[in-house]
Amino acid sequence: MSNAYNRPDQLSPELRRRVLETARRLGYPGPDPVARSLRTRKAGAVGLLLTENLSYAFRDPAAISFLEGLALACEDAGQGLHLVPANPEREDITAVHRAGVDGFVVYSVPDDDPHLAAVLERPVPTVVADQPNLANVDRVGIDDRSAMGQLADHLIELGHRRVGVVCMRLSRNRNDDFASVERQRAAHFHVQRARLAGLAASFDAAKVDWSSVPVVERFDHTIASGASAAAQLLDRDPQITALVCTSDILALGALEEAKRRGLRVPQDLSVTGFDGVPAAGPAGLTTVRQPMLEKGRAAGKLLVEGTEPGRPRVVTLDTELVLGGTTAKPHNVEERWFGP
Amino acid sequence: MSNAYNRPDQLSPELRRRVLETARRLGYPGPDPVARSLRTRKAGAVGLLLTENLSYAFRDPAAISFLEGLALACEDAGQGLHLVPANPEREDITAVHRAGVDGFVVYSVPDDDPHLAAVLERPVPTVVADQPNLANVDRVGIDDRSAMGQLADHLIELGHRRVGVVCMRLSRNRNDDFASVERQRAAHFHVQRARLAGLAASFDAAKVDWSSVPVVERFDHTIASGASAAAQLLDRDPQITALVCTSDILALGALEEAKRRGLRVPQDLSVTGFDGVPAAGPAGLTTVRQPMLEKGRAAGKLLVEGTEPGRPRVVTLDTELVLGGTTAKPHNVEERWFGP
DNA sequence: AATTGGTTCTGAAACGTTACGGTTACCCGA
DNA sequence: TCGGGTAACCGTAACGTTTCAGAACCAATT
Repeated sequence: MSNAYNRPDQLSPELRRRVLETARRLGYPGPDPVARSLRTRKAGAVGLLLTENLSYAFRDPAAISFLEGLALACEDAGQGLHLVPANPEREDITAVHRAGVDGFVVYSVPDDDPHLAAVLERPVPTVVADQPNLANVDRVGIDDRSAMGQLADHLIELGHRRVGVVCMRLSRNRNDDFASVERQRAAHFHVQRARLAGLAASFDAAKVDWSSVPVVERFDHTIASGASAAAQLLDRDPQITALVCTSDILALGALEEAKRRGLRVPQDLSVTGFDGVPAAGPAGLTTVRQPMLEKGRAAGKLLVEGTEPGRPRVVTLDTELVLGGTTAKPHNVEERWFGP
Repeated sequence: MSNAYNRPDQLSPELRRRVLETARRLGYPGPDPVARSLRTRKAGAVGLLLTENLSYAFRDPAAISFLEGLALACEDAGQGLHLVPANPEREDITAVHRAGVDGFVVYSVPDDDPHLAAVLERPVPTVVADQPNLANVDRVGIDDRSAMGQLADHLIELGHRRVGVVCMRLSRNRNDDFASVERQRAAHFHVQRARLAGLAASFDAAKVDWSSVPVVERFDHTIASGASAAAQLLDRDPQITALVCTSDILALGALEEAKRRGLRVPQDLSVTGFDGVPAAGPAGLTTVRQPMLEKGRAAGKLLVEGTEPGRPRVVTLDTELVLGGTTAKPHNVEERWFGP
């Protein structure tokens, strides 16, 4: 009987000593955590689902910050953090079923992801981050739509009317090409859909027909992707005065491509990002800063604090428009003042 | 009977359908992963122990790379990655006991860490990284001593004789101050001890009495720590011509401090790092590049491939001396040629 | 001396699964 | 018609823990 380990007060010191002594003599390695979990119905760990190769979590600065916050919340609660290996390519859902956790945090997965469905079917609390309104699921995020709208308004005020957009993947199937308005509207990634919608609303309001604005999509979220997307846009329309990117990583790639072409930023081309990752500061990027660390921490807190069966709790964090040195008036704006 | 879920071949499609149907009707959420783990004696997850606040793993670039590699190995094997919350300040060992994992990777903990002891007592395979020779434990690392020796030789060749050293914490107790030779020798962090030993050997061989070389220790591994340590050294001896830092992070801090003082690098002061983190490239840092990602991947592979009970396996990875723009001859080296 | 109260100890049940062996049912050839 | 073999099905034990009820014990009170 291993009350000796957990309830030292329930038995006499003498017996405890004797039990522990014989246990050691018999080579007893201490209570088995899995059996304990089975009995107590507590795994002592929070599961994290992200629909990317696991290692992606350590490659994307925004994801890293989110994880840092989540880890903070977990260690405050004495919980482990169990990263679930959910390969996006394969629809192999078993990892979700195998994870012995007390709850899940789901970060930025498409709304039609089978892994997400599997998580929701499990009888454990779940918190989603950067995710659309899911019936009866706690959620933390930002107002992507209005934040991106603000950024668009900034560009519009500067005088930009001919812009190109670089966005992250919109769906689970790869499309490294232009994205039609229908595809934008049908995007399965809430964050991307909302940001594009914010842009569309602002530009439409400024009498720029959104359907004429080229939007290029990239499946991989890397600087190289941002660069190639920028190239694709500038090849299509060299008259573009601003590139709006839905993430800082993509924007950093766009900056690289601009440099390669000898385009001066912001004189010849304005570039904007989104997220406010550490590397955005040195680059002077105009972007929307969002509190990724707080987002992760909030998600973790929501989960470990336990969810009462009432209506789902929603945490919406503030964002901040950061005006850097990568945006300015387009150089042909004066001409336009005196134009026809 | 939930053979229906796992052994579709053992029963007729008809029965399977019927079982699954009633299961759904009864609201059966699928096999419980913890009970399954208990029965099969497999948790499907790898535990990671690092003796820092969990969130540290996402703040230190070197740790991030290690984790990325580890995550790669885990997802290849379809294993989860369970981050164990081991608070270094508190000796609370329970998290190690509660973790339902099939094995542990232990990364860069002091050799007297109670968490490490707890891991080794558990009857699961263990791989340590950046750790000293542990009897019968698989291990992956680099030759810190000779790599640092090479770096020291480079400085010595350039003519540096009066140097200062900034190192990471040497022990679990905080000492943000000079570290005596005894303290260096008794360091509980293998990596730091080996690097200092490498420096000592090289400088001693160059007839620079190691005990006269000031070594400043910092508990927190941050850029700010590196800066304040550099300041402490330069305050003590403004004649120092080179600062050797045992990590790139600390070296980046030293560069900041040099700039603050108006010291030109490398003309007035040489600075070296260790690790080869991404930020070292842009900074032009002279450093030792080590394959952190590979290290993590190797550790993961060793673990999931299973350890045969023979002698422990040891993987030693190669390092590369990277000569950047932060080292040069000390400006008084010519004088010395014609000196007494 | 018997009842009460409290403490320490012991035994058995339950957590939910999988592995395994036994039983039934069925089909085919003799 | 019967025997043998295979496929499908079913029941039970075991994984190692915790919990909880009750037994045993001792001391103190009536």
